[in-house]
Amino acid sequence: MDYSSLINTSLELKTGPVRTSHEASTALKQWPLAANDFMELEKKVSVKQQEKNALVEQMNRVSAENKKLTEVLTAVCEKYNALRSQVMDYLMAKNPERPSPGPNSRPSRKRKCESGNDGAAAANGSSGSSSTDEEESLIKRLREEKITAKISRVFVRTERPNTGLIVKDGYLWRKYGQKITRDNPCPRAYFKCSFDPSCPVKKKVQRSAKDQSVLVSTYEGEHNHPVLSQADQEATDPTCSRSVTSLGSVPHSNSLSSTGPAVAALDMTKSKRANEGKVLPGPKPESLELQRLLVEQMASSLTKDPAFTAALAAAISGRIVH
DNA sequence: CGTTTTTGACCGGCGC
DNA sequence: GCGCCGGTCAAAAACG
Repeated sequence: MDYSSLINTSLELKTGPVRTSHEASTALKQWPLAANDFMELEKKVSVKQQEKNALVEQMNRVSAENKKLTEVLTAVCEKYNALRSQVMDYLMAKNPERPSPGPNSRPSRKRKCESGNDGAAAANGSSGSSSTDEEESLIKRLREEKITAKISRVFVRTERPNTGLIVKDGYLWRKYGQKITRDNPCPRAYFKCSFDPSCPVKKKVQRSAKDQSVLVSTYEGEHNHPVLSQADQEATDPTCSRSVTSLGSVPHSNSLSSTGPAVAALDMTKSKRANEGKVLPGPKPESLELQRLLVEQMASSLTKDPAFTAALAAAISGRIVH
């Protein structure tokens, strides 16, 4: 990868034609004052060159590390998915009479899902818990996990607290409802994906009850089309690029978050030009899912790492200062 | 005039 | 069975 295209390391010092050493020495004899300047300049150039080399080297090292981590993460995810499907197959084979909910079946009533699926269901009432009961509850939990795996939650901090419930995530949404819920004085807005009428994805956006500058958007389902390009987003909403940068922390996300600008923004070692097409190439659903998972896990681990955030802050401030 | 947003009505599940 | 509540529908209004 050509990192010089990413960061302008050009020192813009060698602007004129190169002199021969003889010409230079003649010139030095003619203007002794200029000789000192030239020496000073030469010194500066060599120092800058060294800095540049060090930076490029560091960039290469970080990139290699990034690549290695991505590979490890991919391997772990693949193993986890394989294991989970094996467990599912095993349990299904043991209990073939139980009907499984279809892929399009919605989670049975959100109220139950949201109240937490943390094994409390496994411990519910039935006396004399046998091994079959345990398996049953495990199947239940696995099914719930499979369903809720398509639900993701994203937290977005907004700069202006009084703006509407708009979260720019790279997709086109049509609002179809708004409700005031019991546990939050702020209204909850309901959106459907309007980019493709057949797209099953829905989104709920509500301000956090604790911190009203934080928008909580909950996604249900997966898009069956690629994300809008930056140009398309700006065409539909000129403010979108700004809000992309305001994408805040992701304190909790129970599974796969949506792809989009956040994904593109994560791998900072990649060239921005990769996203400049009209529409991003639509990856296969499996790889898309894996990609989302990877991005989320990477983002989570990176944002939790104080060393990383400190280094990032230092790099950004250093870049601004220079 | 077509599209999007708003908003009250309606529906269905859940808990008592 | 009834009321509560979250989610959806659809007509009206607003907008470009």
